[in-house]
Amino acid sequence: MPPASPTTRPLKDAAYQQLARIGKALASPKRLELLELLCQSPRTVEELAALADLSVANASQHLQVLRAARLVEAEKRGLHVSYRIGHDEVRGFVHQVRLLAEARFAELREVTSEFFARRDAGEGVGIDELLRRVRAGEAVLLDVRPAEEYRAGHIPGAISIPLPELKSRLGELPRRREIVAYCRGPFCVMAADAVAVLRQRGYRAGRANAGVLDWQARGWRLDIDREGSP
Amino acid sequence: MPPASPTTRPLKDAAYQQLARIGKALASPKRLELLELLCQSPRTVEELAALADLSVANASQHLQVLRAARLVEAEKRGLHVSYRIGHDEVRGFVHQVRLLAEARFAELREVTSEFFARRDAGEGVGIDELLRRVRAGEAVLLDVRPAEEYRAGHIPGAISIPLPELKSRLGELPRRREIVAYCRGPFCVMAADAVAVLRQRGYRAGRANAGVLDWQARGWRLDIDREGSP
DNA sequence: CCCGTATTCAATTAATCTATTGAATACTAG
DNA sequence: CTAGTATTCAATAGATTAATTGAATACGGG
Repeated sequence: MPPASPTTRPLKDAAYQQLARIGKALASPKRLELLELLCQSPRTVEELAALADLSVANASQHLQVLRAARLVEAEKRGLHVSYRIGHDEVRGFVHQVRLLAEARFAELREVTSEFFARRDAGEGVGIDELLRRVRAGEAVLLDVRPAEEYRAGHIPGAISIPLPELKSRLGELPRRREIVAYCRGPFCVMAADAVAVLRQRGYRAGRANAGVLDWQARGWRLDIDREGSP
Repeated sequence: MPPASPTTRPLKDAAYQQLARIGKALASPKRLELLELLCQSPRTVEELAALADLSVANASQHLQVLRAARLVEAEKRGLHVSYRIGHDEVRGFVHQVRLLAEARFAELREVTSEFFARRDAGEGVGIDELLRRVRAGEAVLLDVRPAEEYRAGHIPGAISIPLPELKSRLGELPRRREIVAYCRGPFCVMAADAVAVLRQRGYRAGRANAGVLDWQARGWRLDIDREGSP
């Protein structure tokens, strides 16, 4: 049974081949990890390789695949090449891939909830509850990601103390109020680690199971620290 | 340089491997074509194979990949297996893949606009303009997709005349008013073919470069013909 | 102008994916 | 129960992709 219009096939083949470029870029776990990292802030190849546990050459190749799919862009700055997410629509798209996977794969929900249950922190605070508590003044919001990620975009009102510096900078946090820590997102453990540290020292602390992407996807603005100020 | 918390890696690897299931499912042009077809209406394997120009066995395998990624669902009905899109969130996601590709790939825009330019119909009417004209009573909306796709969901107010029947059913169309034809979407040629037929017989006709997915993505409702009525 | 560093390129191997073919299964009609 | 049909399974060959390694390129600092 031939298709209705035979001359249609070349168009469809060409068009869907273009669409598949996006799919192919998303087909590797490591590339998805790199993409989510780049949703937090621009990074050099070397940083990305370390963060995603890849060799530099391998990271470079993955990044070039992402760039060929126009999901990220590269810019040479002096000695380093800085990669960043291509456009905010890509950020939203990456977020939606995660949401879709969480909605449809019980395996994913199990893997993460079991991991966090085994550690300490149970479910974590959702993004809406987070907003409510901060608005109501019930909690202080703590951003434990690396400083450059905070600078590139953080939830308004959040304090920045990167996880490795937390123990030495406890003085900056209020003693009595509840602290809600957040990090890159649901697959990131930094907020849970921060909560463990804080509770051990007698703080009231909880973790958010959401990150800046969830915040942004609600249509809410992030605060950005303009670079270049000393 | 080891990552901050070594016990983090297994969680991340497992989580991103789950996300990559979605990417892998989208990595093949043929699977994307099948997905878009299933966004129009449920279909049997045989129908899908014919529509996407695949062998039945090959189509079956692709469909099983899509099912493993939970993007489509299968149901056995008598002699046939009927595949359908998994959930409306999947429909929205597929649409967004197309939008992202159109936004980012000049190649894709070129391929489609050149194809239609070479045929007749230029750019086509966008989804917003479409709504305006129909609302204003300036145009009659014509759905030229197969009847089962019309039944599964069509733009409210549209008349259904599948393309192969168009020549013999011209009497159902008004002589003087403008007719806007739509089909599956921007990679589908049926609306352009319909416009050619109509113009040749003296009708005023234009084509929409959008389909039911674009309509639905705006948050607007589709009309559904309940099945089972004789 | 040369050196050290960051990144990319090129080549290899192992692994995965696609399309094809023919057979097996599951169901309906008679 | 049998015959016929729709779908899936299994096996294969060809193509594509990922990770590894070592070399090449490009840039800034001295």
